[in-house]
Amino acid sequence: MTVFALVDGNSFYCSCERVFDPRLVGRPVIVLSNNDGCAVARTPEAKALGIRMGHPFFLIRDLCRDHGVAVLSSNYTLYGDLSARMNEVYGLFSPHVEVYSIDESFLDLSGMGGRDLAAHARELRATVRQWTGIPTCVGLGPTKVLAKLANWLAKHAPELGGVCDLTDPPRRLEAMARIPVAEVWGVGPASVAKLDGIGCRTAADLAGLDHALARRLLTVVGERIVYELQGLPCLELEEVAPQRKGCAVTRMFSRRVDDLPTMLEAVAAHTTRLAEKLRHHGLATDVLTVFFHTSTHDQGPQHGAQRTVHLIEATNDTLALLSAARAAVEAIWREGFRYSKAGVMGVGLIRAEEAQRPLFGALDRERSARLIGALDAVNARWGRGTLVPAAAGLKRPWATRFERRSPRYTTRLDELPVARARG
DNA sequence: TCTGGGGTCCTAGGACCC
DNA sequence: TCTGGGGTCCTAGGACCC
Repeated sequence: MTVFALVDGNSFYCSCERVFDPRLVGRPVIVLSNNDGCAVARTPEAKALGIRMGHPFFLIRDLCRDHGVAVLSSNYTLYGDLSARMNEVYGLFSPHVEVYSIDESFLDLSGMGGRDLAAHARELRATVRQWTGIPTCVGLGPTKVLAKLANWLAKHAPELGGVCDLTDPPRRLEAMARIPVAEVWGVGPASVAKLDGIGCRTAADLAGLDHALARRLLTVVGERIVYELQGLPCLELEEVAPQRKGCAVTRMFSRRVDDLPTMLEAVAAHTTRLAEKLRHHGLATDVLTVFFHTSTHDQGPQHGAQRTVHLIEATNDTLALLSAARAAVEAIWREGFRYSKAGVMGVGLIRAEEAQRPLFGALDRERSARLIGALDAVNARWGRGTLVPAAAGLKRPWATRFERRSPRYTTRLDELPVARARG
């Protein structure tokens, strides 16, 4: 029988912070999104104070102060590194691992030959905890959707000790009757509303839904979920991530932007970063979309603009992408608005070495390779942002805030934790 | 009165995920 | 004053083709 395990880190970003700062243990902790905008990770102590996922920080600033909540900016460098270490541990417990997100992985535990899978999962948990310091939960099920559901139960029923096994059908049905349908993986608010209309409220209700009705109501995606809930796998383990189709860099400004030079600078900075990401993945794009818009939270006139430009050949050359992005911004710029966000996206990505040459007007690839190679080498040696195109600006008053970021303990020599011994 | 059939490709928008 | 970022997949509709 097929058995999937879903392992994820509890309050993952907060747990990462606690690994390196034990003073945070036992205290409510939250980690904020980019720009210190809203809470994206909360420990149970913080949830108990009523802090929700996505809660805007300026609305809970006083609450956090009054209750001694530790508030941190997100430190993706640190979280990414700990995530990689956790996945190395998973590899010791299954030869087949799919890294699903920064804090979740699916493991294929099929064919473990009569081993006690729950015991195996408990051992995995204990090992991850000991070797990385991160607490996890594990859900076991015959399909991915059921493994996710088991993981949800493992999180919400403390008596299970962090491991929930839903491979046994009778036990599964009984448990599913107590789980709200909104907790099923792939069922979002719009689907919940539709399902509620036909009296479908629990995971068990959804598992019993007629396939044709599920398809009509929720498209093939919903029909697949019904099969998966019934224990019939439709989703496979994806050990090798398929080539990504798009790549984007989008940011809220730390303050509103209302003049063209600043917008040009910000978009240039995003484009520079996009080019770095493309090169890191060995990808190139010949379609670039640039957008910026005002905030619906603001009073005053609203406006959003977007322009897609086609390049003569697919590339990840910073300068080529910069000139395309600049032209796009100038073409769609409109005065008189206070813009809150801008972004650049490449779509329809291809592998850089497979980019076709155009008949006319081709880029000088050799020259580009030498220049960009030198750029990347400097930034690899001295840190990202050491050498930037002038168009991307130096002072960057619009740039994202990270006012409460913890040190990048595991990836920056100059930010290593310091231990002092008295003697 | 009556106006074919069957494709492909692209785009925009919706929904969902972490 | 202050409300995240980056993905995936599906569908519908229009343009275009023979």
